[in-house]
Amino acid sequence: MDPHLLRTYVTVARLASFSEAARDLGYTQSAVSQHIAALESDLGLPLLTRRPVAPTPAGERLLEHAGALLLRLDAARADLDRFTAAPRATLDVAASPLALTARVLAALPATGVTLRALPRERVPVAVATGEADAGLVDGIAAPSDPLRLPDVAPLAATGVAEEPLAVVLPGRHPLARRPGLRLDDLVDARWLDAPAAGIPLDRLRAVHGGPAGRGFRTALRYEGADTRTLAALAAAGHGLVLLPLSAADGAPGAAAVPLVAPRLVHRVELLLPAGAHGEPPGPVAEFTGRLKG
Amino acid sequence: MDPHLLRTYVTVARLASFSEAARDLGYTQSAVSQHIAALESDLGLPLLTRRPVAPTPAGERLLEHAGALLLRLDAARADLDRFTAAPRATLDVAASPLALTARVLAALPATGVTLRALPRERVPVAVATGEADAGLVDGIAAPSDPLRLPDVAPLAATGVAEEPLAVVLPGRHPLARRPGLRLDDLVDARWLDAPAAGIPLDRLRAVHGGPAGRGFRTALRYEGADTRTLAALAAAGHGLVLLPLSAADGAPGAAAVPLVAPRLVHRVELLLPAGAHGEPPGPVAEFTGRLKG
DNA sequence: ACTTGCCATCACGAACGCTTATGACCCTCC
DNA sequence: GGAGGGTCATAAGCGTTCGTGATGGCAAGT
Repeated sequence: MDPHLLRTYVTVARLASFSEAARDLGYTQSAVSQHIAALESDLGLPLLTRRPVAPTPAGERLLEHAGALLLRLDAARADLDRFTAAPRATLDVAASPLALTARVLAALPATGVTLRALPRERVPVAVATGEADAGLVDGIAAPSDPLRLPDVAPLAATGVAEEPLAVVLPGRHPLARRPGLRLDDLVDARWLDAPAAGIPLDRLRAVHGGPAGRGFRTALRYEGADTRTLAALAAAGHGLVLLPLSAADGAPGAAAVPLVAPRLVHRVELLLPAGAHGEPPGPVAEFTGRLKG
Repeated sequence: MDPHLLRTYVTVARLASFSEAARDLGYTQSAVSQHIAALESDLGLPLLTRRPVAPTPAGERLLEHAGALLLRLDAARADLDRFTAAPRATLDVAASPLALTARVLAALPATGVTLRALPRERVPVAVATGEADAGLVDGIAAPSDPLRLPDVAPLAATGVAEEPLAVVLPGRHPLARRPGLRLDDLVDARWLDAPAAGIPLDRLRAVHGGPAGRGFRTALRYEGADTRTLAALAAAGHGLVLLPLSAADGAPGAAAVPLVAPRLVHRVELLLPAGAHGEPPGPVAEFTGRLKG
């Protein structure tokens, strides 16, 4: 189970072709074929069907492991490289869209900043592999509870903001006048599914523990990342959305009603490579100092 | 960053000696020396000081990564091996001591069971690497919240029990007559530190979010795994302990008062290798079926 | 000063891993 | 139906790598 073999295995699986993988990796097709053969003989079972090239059930499992493994390997290398690398003059921040609160933006240095919007699950990866110097992730959790992040590598997480959640619904909706809403009031509602711009419904169910068996029924699915569009969709009656209160407010024709039960908050956390305490002054230290202080 | 090199690196670091590591791994001392040299030249920095042999700061970081990496590698191999392995006739269960509730014990098959008590953090490892067929971990969490487990590998966790927590204190303690205790009532108390037999105090602080800055002051530290001894220590006035209510009750001379705030429960989860759905009937299926059903 | 144990280095042989070349097979197109 | 282009598998050759064994430098103990 050499990482090289795993690397070629995942690219073969991704491209569904030995020859394409070979081109992609700068190997010969023959080498790729031998790599796969070596893996299969080592593990004692077939990992891929040929013609068409697709992972077997065992191969699917291996893909999961290999992905995590290679990620971790990259993270380790990036982490060790930080010991020798020259102090950076610029700041590279990876952030999930809803993590960019006003306070966060205000803390950014004036120059030399690259801000990269990524889906939530990619943010820890970007920080771990050194693609970003710092990360900002948002999510929902019980008040003052840390977020549940996949631990791809030892990362230090610090909470930087918490605010209430709000349900966005059309202004004329019967529930729009309520001062607060309970999730149980909304079991029969239709929801907008917006994994990028909004809060994914499955996260909510995971944190809430939810009414078992009864999932969230989704109406429209929105794949963009723009929160205002999402609020507008909710206002137009295409379904309900859950947003942090500040993002939910002020959409024309929409009402934002705070969620009062279950007791959950929208939380933003700062992610840094762990063990980078004694950092020399620089853009990263400037940013994190202003955020925490 | 070949896994072989990492393996020899961690054993060298563990044994603090090149030659001993060589003996341990079945290599020559020369080979070990070359392995370390290869790693250091690859990463571009020294990992070990010689004479005495000890990891440098960078080496310490690498140790963390390497441990996780090798673990994950073993987990992957064990996981893939499950596809080919013959169905097992016996059942190997790894469990943290407080996870063994009466209900769990009742669900164990009558014969062919090996039950291994391990510290909490080792249970997921044992399941992931295939040393155990199933695992049982306990911990504290908010009601119906899953435990926060280190994800060494894709494991499926199912809650099997939840019960209130109780503070164990001497029968003559001024607070012993109370019907319930708040953790805030006890900020000034002395605690027993019992990582194996009791609930580690740092976990409590992590879940509670706790009175920041003010840690738990510990009196005596108990390194054994016996809960009754622990309760006896508490009864003798050596400090307070937190235990699941059922384990706390019935100790002579001790009072067990339920913890009412923060709202936390003692939770036990069953851990299985993920993706092992379509298992053939056997001791494992028998056990898990009885536990869940 | 001599021995002892440690790690580093050198030189050599075996094994590994990649390439080139070729074969077997399956589609498509004429 | 047969030629052609595509796929992956297999065989042979060859350079590199990786292990061993031997030797050297160095520090600590006697």
